[in-house]
Amino acid sequence: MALEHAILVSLRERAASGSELTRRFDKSFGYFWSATHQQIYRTLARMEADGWIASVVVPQQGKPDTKVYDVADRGAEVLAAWLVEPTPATPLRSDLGVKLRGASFAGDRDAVLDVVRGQLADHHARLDLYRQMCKQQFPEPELLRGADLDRYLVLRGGIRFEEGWIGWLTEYVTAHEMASSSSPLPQKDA
Amino acid sequence: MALEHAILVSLRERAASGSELTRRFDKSFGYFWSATHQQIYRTLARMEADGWIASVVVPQQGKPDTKVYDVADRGAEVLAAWLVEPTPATPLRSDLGVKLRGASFAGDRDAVLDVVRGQLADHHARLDLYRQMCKQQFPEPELLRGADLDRYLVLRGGIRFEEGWIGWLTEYVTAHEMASSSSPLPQKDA
DNA sequence: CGACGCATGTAACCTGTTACATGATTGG
DNA sequence: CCAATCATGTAACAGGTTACATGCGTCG
Repeated sequence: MALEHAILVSLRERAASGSELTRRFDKSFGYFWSATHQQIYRTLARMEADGWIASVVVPQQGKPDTKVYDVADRGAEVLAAWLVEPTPATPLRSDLGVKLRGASFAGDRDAVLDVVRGQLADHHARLDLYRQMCKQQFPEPELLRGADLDRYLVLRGGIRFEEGWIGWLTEYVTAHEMASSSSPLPQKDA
Repeated sequence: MALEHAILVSLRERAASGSELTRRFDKSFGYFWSATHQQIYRTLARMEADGWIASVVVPQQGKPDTKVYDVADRGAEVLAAWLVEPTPATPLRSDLGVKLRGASFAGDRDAVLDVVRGQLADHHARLDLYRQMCKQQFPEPELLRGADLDRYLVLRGGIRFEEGWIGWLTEYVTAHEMASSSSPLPQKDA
């Protein structure tokens, strides 16, 4: 499991409440790990019961109180040990991949291409966002060290993955456009 | 859910038994979808109960009988409808991303770099395998059409993702090597 | 006060993972 | 006949998803 460890990393960067963590997992952490607030609250409760983290109730201006969590010694140990464990490569799991492979079994192949074009638009939008964040938050990457360098490099990974998706899906769409316009296999199209 | 649909795609390519499907999900389907035999048998049973697929028991030479499944009309309809549904972009979820981001909270940063180098080796190995498969199975990609073109393009996606991982992890490792060798921020290293 | 938003949860369900179980068939 | 292998499962559990619930605080 890694949600617990992702939470530990985020809390070590800065103590936070459940809802603040939820926001983080929707933003920066989101390029490589996503989680809903229900997962987060459930996991926070277990982690506190296990003594990995500790909470303090903090009153807020204009909002209900929050429970702010911070990493306990036990949690820091657990995290440090986990970080140096070998990680098995995560197998990719993509709905879209299944659709690309199965496209010829849809009644209408063009409809599948539209699905692909929709995803292309999503990935373009996210790529633009990441690039903008990168420029704003890290104007001079060559000066970065330590945790800041890590945050930068992980954002770079998000950018690279979006570029990868766009490259792949573009290749898919153009290959099919070319295959349907020209027909060098006349015995099949007649 | 998509395991059912992945199975439908695979069965439409060719009818198969549970164990044959398991082998496929370990190989070609594996670049974008993985599944264990338990998942597959469980799902096959439900799909047959729902009338999406039908099975015939086939005796084999030198091995126990197998139950060979094929797609029923209902299954073909379900698949065709699913293929043209818009797909939400799958959020990435990577243990390694969490480790890269949290590397400064390990006692020993070099130990985390070793984890990254281990993954790099895995991705290099898989990239080599995919490239070899691509060359063998699709020597003349520009002639491909229909389902064969899809199989080729999905394999291309697998190759692109491996290249993406290698590019990212290499950037990560070299950036940290440079950051630790030179020290343009002397106030931090003294 | 009543509607709304925010922070924190609970509950039910589904998927995926891990470990174990059964019967059939060959090879020694 | 016994061990090994293959094909097909069962059972128990952990993690993720979806829908709903509660209590507090502000704003109108």
